[in-house]
Amino acid sequence: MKSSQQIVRLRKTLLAHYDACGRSLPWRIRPEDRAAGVIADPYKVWLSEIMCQQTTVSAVTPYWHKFLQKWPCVENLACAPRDEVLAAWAGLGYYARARNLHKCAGMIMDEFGGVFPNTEAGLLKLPGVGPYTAAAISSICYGEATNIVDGNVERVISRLRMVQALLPKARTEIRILAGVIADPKRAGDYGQALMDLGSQVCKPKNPKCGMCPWEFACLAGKAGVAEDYPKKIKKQTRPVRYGAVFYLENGGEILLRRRPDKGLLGGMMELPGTEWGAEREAVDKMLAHAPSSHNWQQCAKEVSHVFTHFTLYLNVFVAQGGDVNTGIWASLDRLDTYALPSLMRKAIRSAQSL
DNA sequence: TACGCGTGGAC
DNA sequence: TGTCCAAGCGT
Repeated sequence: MKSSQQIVRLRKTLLAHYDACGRSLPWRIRPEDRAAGVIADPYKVWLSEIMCQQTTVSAVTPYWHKFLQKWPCVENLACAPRDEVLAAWAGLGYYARARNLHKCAGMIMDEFGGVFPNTEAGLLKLPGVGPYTAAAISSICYGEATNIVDGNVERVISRLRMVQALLPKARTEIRILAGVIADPKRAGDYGQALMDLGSQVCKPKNPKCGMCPWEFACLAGKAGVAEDYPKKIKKQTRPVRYGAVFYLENGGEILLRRRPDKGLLGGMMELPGTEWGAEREAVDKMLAHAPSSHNWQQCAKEVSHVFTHFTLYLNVFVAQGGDVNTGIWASLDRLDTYALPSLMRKAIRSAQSL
């Protein structure tokens, strides 16, 4: 089969598959609504794309609804206090996304008159919006003929063409291969169809090659080695770190503090605690960092938490008392309004079960 | 280019 | 207390 003919067939079969069994997502305009004239709202699409970065649809969905209920348009979000946005994001992870989300909303209001840029190049200048997100928003909302490449697309294309180079070095090659096939006429549908194919059919493990619309062309599939692609550099083992936090309760309030704006969990709240180091410290050494000299009780079991690049074990110490002025006393009845990451919520639960 | 950056689910 | 992974971005 000639290459140009194959590309036509790849486009046709993928879009036919999408039209027949495209999945429904909360932020996706359904075909019947589109036929009735409904247009994708860039604010809603932007919000969904930022949340979906490295995050599963099932994790994103409740947050997406919550954000839209609290802040129905970009102006509402821009006017909200940043800490309120961080608190609403708490639990979703990768908190730089929330900081950039709020910053971006402010830019849209201050520099763009409340209207999102309508080109890939314009979107790319926004904080938190990279090559994937710019391509996705511009094609989905404005029909621009972009080349959407996310992790799903990388997997599908690397299998289709049996790309031998290892990720992440193979990115440039995969991007070029994907761009040749991308359909400029239905750019948004094509991109979403390809991502759906990756997430539902061409999965990392146990790909369903038998029901893939691209089975006729897939080199790795035909060779029976789809699961071996994409080739990747093997990851190093995750280091371990240890630390301690202090849960000080007084009159229905607990002592919190805010983390520095940059770096891990930047701008989020936390229980006061020690630095996190490579070695387990003795109890008296940990207690030297306590916010007070109360009679601390140690939880029997450490709280464990897995970050992207290390695993953390936290000792949790509990005490009662209010003679501390450095920090923020947070009401236990309204902890959900604080920007507490999952790690700290785990530690709080552990302290409360003591 | 390579690394830092969360979390929870599937296996 | 294992491994891998998810609609990536910023530095």
